Parts: sequence; C-alpha cells; structure tokens
Amino acid sequence: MEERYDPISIEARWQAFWEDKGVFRVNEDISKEKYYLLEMFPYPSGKIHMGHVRNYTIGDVIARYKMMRGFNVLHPMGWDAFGMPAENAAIANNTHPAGWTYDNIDTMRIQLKQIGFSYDWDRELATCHPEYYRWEQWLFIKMFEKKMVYRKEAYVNWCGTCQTVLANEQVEAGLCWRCGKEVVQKKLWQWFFKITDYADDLLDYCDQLPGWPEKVTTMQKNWIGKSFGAEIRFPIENSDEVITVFTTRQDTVFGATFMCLAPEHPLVPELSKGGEHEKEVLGFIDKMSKQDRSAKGVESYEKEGVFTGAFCINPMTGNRIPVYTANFALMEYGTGAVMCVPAHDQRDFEFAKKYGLDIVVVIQPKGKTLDSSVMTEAYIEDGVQVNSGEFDGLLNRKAMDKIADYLEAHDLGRKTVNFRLRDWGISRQRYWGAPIPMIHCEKCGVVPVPEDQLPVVLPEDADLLEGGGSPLSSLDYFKKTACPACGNTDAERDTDTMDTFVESSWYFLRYCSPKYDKGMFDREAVKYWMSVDQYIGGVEHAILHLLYSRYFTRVLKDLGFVDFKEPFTRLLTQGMVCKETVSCPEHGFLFPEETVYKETDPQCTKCGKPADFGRVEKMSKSKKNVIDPNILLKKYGADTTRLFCLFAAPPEKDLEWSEQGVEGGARFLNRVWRLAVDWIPVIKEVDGFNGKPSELSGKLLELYQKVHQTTKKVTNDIDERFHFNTAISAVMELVNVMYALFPENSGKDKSNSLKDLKPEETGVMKSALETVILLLSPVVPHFSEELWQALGGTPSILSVSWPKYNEDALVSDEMLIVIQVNGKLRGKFTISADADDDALKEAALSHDQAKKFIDGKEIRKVIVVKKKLVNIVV
RNA sequence: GCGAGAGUGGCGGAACUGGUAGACGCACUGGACUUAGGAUCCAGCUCUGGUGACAGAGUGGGAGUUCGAGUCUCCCCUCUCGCACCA
Repeated sequence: MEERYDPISIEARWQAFWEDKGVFRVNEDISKEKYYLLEMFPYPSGKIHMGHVRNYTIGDVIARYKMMRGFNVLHPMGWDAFGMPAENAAIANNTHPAGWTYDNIDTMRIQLKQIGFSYDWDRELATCHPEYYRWEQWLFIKMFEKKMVYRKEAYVNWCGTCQTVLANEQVEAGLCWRCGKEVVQKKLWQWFFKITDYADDLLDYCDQLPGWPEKVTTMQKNWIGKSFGAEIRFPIENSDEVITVFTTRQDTVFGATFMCLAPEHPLVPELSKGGEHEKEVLGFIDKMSKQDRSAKGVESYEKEGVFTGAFCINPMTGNRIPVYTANFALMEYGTGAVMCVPAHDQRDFEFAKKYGLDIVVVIQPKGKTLDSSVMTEAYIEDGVQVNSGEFDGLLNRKAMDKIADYLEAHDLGRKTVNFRLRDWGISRQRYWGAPIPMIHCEKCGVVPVPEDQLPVVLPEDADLLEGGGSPLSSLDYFKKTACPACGNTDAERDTDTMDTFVESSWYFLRYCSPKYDKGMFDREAVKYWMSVDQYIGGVEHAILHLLYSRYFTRVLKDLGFVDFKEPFTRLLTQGMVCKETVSCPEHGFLFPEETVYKETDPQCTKCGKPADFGRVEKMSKSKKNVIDPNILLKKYGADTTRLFCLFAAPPEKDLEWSEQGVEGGARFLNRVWRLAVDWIPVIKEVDGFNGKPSELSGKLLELYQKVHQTTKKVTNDIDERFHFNTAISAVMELVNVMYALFPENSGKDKSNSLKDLKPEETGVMKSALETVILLLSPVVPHFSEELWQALGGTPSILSVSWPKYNEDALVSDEMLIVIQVNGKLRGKFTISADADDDALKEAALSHDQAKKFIDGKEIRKVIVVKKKLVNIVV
C-alpha cells in the first residue's frame, strides 16, 4: 500500500475489478431477500452534473449497505432518451437526435462508472431503443382495446411560424420562445389516457404510502383535487338547451344572479348567434384564444367578459339571469360554466360590480345582517340561509345536503364530485419520440397496428425541419401504409409521437427483465423484484412522473399483468445542489473558471473588474454557478466527491457547494489513510479483539465501547433515517478517539511508538480500524476496498458482512449523572451503573457544586430520572 | 389566497421518545514539528462580565404546559417550496 493516498490510481483499479468480477450483476434468487433500489434515470443531456452525482451517491450508499446486509440488490441504470433537447441540439448542430443522444449516453456512462456506482450494467436500457418502445406501443394498443385511451379534439399552444405545438413552459408572454412570434390556441385531434378513471384510487392510496414524504403525497392530492358538490342544470330561455354548472356551494344557488361560460364553451357562439352581441362575443373569443395560458392563471388578471344576449333560468328561484362569457371561467375545470353568486364569491363579486349585476345575499353571518348595497367584498364564510325559500333559517352547511337532495328529487341536478386532474394528453407533434402505433383509414377509422408488426420504428434517417416541426408527416414511406383491417393502401399512420413521460412511467418494470422479448417484462422476474423498495430522485418529479407511474401500474394491474398497484414502496426526494452566483457588472453571470479571487473578493477574468456575489441558487447553466463533476473527479477523486455530497447536508435538504467542504472531506480520508499506514504493519497479522469488555480497562475500554456505539449509530443512521451526514460524523469521532489513544503516535516522529504493544491493544485497534473501513465502505468504496485489502482482507469488501455491535459493549459500569437545581445545570458526577434512585439523590445532594445552590434553601422536591439526571427543586 | 416545510454560533449542520444546546466539519486563533509550510499533530472557539475559577443570557418574537422546552400547545414575524381566477 502506498504511503500517500492517491485516489486516481486506486479508483480506476477497483472499478476494473468490480467490472471484471461482475460484482453488481444480479439474478432472481429465491434463497435471498431481494431489495430493489432505484434512482430516477437521467436524461442524456450531455454530461453528468452535480445533481446526478448527489442523487446517485445517495442511492449507491443504500445499495452497497444493503448488499453487505446480505440482500440480493437490484440496482439498475438507464436513459430517459427521448425528448426535445435532442431535437433542438440536432437542429442547432445540423446532426441527428439519435447520434447526439447515443454520444451523450456513452459519455455519461463512462462518467457514472468513474464515480464507482454499483450498477448492474447488464440491465442498462435506453427508452429510444425500438426494443424498449415496442412494448410501450404494444401496451398502448391493449389500452386502446380496453378503451383506456381515446382521441379527442383539444386545445394546444400552437406556433404557426414553427408549425409546432409548444409546451406551456415554452410560451413566454404569449410569444414563441424560439421565433418570438405570436402563439395561438389551436384545436388538434390528440390521444388521451383516461387517467381520470383512476383519480379516486390514486387519491385514496396517497394515505397508504407511509414510505413517501408527506409533502409529495399532499402535492399529489392537491393535484388530483377532489371536490364535493353538485351539478345544477339551468335551462336557457327560449331554447331546448341547458347549461350545466358544477358548484361546491349549492347552498348559495338562490343567490346566483348571472352565469359565466368559458370563452371556449361550445354554447357561447350559439347563444349569441344572430343577436346584437354576436360581433362583440366573437371578438372576445378570438382575443382569448390568442392569450397566453400562463397569463390567464394570474389572480390579479383583470376580470372581464361580455354579455351573450341570452338568459337562463335559475331553477330554484325561477328568475331569468343573464349569460356572460368571461375570462375567469375555465373550460378545463368542471363543466366550463359557472353559476355566479356575487354575494358569496369574491371573483363573482368583482365581476358583478364591474358590470352592474344584481347582488343577492343568501347567507347571513350569525349576529350580523349583510346589506348587498354596501358590501365591499363577498361574504364567503358560513352562516344561516336567507332568501332561500323553504331552506331559510338552516345553517348553510346543513342546507348544502338538503338542497342537493332537493335538486336530485326534482331532476334539476345531482350530487357529484369533481376532479382537478384531467386526462393525460400524450400526442406530441414532435419527431424524437415513440411513434403512436395507430393507422387512420378512410373506411375503417382508427385501426391499431397489428401486434406482429410492432415496433413501429421511428425512421432514423429523417431530416429535421428548420423550424422544429415533426418531419414524420412529410415522410411518405413512413406515413403511407395499408389498412390492417381492409387492406386499403391509402391509409396513413399517426405521425405524432408519445409524450416522453410515457416511457418513464414503466421503465422500472423493464429493468426486471430488460432483454425479455416476449412481452413488456417477464412476469416471474417482476414478481420477484417489484415493488421498488426505495426510489430516489428530485422533488421536481413529485407530481407528474410519480403520478403517471402509479397510474400505469394500476392500468397494468387491471389488464392482469401485475398484481400490485403501487410501484414505489419508499420514496426519498433529495434536495438541490446550490451555489452562490457571481456576476460582473459588465459581463453578467460568471462561470467559476471566469472568476479569480483577490483575498475573498471575486474578480472577473475578462475585464479585471470586481465582481459581486449573488444569491445562493440551484446550479444551472443560465446562472453559470455550476461545478463540473469531472473537475472534482480529477482533482479529488470519486470518493472525496461522494463523501462531500453526503456529509454537507442531509439528503432531503438543499446542499450548498463549498470548496472548503470538499477539502475537509479529502483531509478526513487522508487522516484515515495515515492511521492505516501507521497501524497496518503492527496489526495486519493479529486477530481482532474477541474477548469480553471486562478484560479491558481505561482508554482501551473506551475505544472498544466507541467502536460499538459508532457501529450502532451508523447502522441506524443509514438504515432508518438516511442521515448519512451524521453517520459520517460518527465515524470521524471514532477516528479521533483512535488518534487520541496513542498520542505518542501523533506528529512526525513515531519511529518507536508502536512497539511493545499488548495483545489486547493491537486486537482492539485492529477491530477499530476494520470497523472504520467497513462503516465507510458504502460511502467511499474504492478507498475502503484498498484499505481492506491492505489489512489482509479478501476483496470485494461487499462480500464482507456489515459489522455487528455488541449490546454488552454499550453498557458501561459507570454512568454520568447530571445535577440540575431548578432545571439549571449545576454539576455532574459519575456513579456505579447499578446505583439506585436513592443513591443518585443522595450523591446529588451532597455534591459540592450543587450544595452552593441548595444551601440555605428549602428543598421542595427532588426528581430523579433513571441513569440520567437529578433535578433538585428549591 | 390555499397547502406543506423551515428559522439553532462567523458558516454547513448535530441534539432518537421533553432531560448536559452547539456533536462532526469548515473558517478563525494560539502552540508543536519544521529551512519552509497553504502539509501534519495538539489546543481554543455562542454571547456578555471577570486575569481567573465562575456568573448571567441564549435555539425568529411573545405567551403557556412542565421539576425541566430547540423539542409540546396557542398567537405573531420571516423565509423556502408546491398549487393557484378550481366555481
């Protein structure tokens, strides 16, 4: 073993060793308990960033720990390889998305291997492989057959210049992010998954996921957004049509004095047709269709609307009320129609004030009387019904039920629930995705591609369009096909691709049998490995990805392919990796390599001017506050990088980058290394201490106890709490005790210091050093393998079982007792561990330090806490 | 606005079921070893007063429960995150 710790050579050697021996390769083995550990797979964006390093390091520690605990650990890795960045990069560089993606995968795979992660690379998958998306297409068809997927016309953000659909995030202030031209709402035929059929089940099970952070389950609950209420039908005057509204406040129906429809509501043009308001209404619809969706979502957005010219009848009062179309009515929520009760809804109130509409109070607060003519805001609290016919005098909460019953009994409406969750639109007018396996035939309609013709392979020789639209619709050899049902040769393939969230909704199942070619997965393998015991990833996926995965698992269960509903038993959402930004007055944000430091003040290397520290923010290219993991690997090695990521913060919290922190980690590893270098020659050939603690005394006994305490703490911290930071600090403490035990071994000259040691001294030291190495091994695996071997162990250290602690070693024959007087710390003493409460009391009362505070005062009470403290109340 | 979480030294962060607040690390200070050290080892390091032993204050602010509160309860302030014209 080298005198000096040289991570670079060690790490490459052990990585090669693990790979040669296939240490991380696993198979289903019913004789062992399985553990499926999964980290969210990366998008192959180019190279690994610190967020990946942190995420995968956390996972790796758990995986390696579980391996040492004897579990059969499935720990796979793959690539979420479809998506827009590949297309954009391909357009920018005039290359192909596939080439770009595969190059990135190659680069990133090498990086992951350099960090020493324990993946079973034989199970690697990439979602852009036809052998992967083949089964996704197959499932799509199965879902189509069971009517779990359907097609409808829906609005999308459309950029006419780029000829493409934009995601909401790509619309900036109503303009296209790429070309800066106006974005419109366009109706397109699109495929939808009926996730709303599962809304209730997905919601109910949120409370049955004890291993998930509550934050995530509440976010999902809010996203699903179940609200109880009623549907009420308002007949339109002089028409057979009826407007159905959804409300959660049917108790206020007597106060509904007007109606608002969403601009997209199909009745709006119809109601205004031919009337004097038609022109104005159509103008309003047009204006709204051009408006950016995100701007609509701002609360301060001015409420506006226009009268359609039509009236409908409030079914409870019989009054005719005007029908408006208004910008605050959302087509996506409820029925797209709102019964407006200005007295009891703030939004309706503002609208009524603006357009001079009636305000009728139907709920009175207790002990007060509201007067609609002087109200300045809506009264939204509970109260007593008034102006509500036979329901007057009831508490409004009671009236809710009664009115709902009345509506049902008189066929005017019904009790219902409404969800915020909408069906999942998966059609993308994009190239780099999995083709939707459907064929459109003039005669037969929409026909699925026959199973034996799957996969529908995405043509890889397509030229991308300059504007970014999909080239598939102009690729005749792809598009033109024969109808599988009638043979009509003029049929056309669907040229849309699937949302990339579809691929990531089932990849965890594919890992169980990634090469299986008779189905999505081998059911036996899935039975063995699933569910995922621990899933780890960023909180940014708390809603969509996790909800979609839960949905897919339910679909597969209902189709009979799996026998469970929930894919992920435990979930850990790790925090972000952050760093302060640095900006130059002239050049804006600066990359770390564009900054030099004079003392501690940053300076711009381009102009030499002083720069400023900005806020601590998530590492991002746009803020330029990024640290390239490659640089860390070269400078410090993988183990130090891993150690820092774990030590600087608990996993669920944000981690602030600190160069000094990394150096602290390196220093610690060097410290352990030197300890090993000094001691291995004297302890390599001896056995670890196997005797009883009673054979030891003094400092040596303390070290022995510390070894076992540390083992217990580290085991708990990793296994139950994932608090790697405190686990590491516990090992640091142990190392400090080892250094302190033989102080003559400190400093430079230690030539003679380790001779003439007693057998129990070398034995305890050997056990202690072994323990340090084993406890650290999940965190710094290369380092630990190296030292383990140097200590005479056989690699890999992963096949060594996790150290056990001896409960007997944890109990000392003395205990430290704290004395409090009136709750304040006044002294401490040690006493034999078998002393009883009375002995403690006596010892405390006669303690010199305590006496000062007791003397001359009356003792009212003495509280003794077993083995801990004595509190004297005077 | 609604929902969730968090406020502890100069900094990152410890403190499991209420029981020694500040573990561990960083930074800083002093010492040792040194030709030298940004290497290493040892020591100090919440604030205030005192040379000192020691005393007092102290976990965002205010009340409360308790022998005892960072931890439990109530009110308030600040920050972060998520959802947001959801009828």
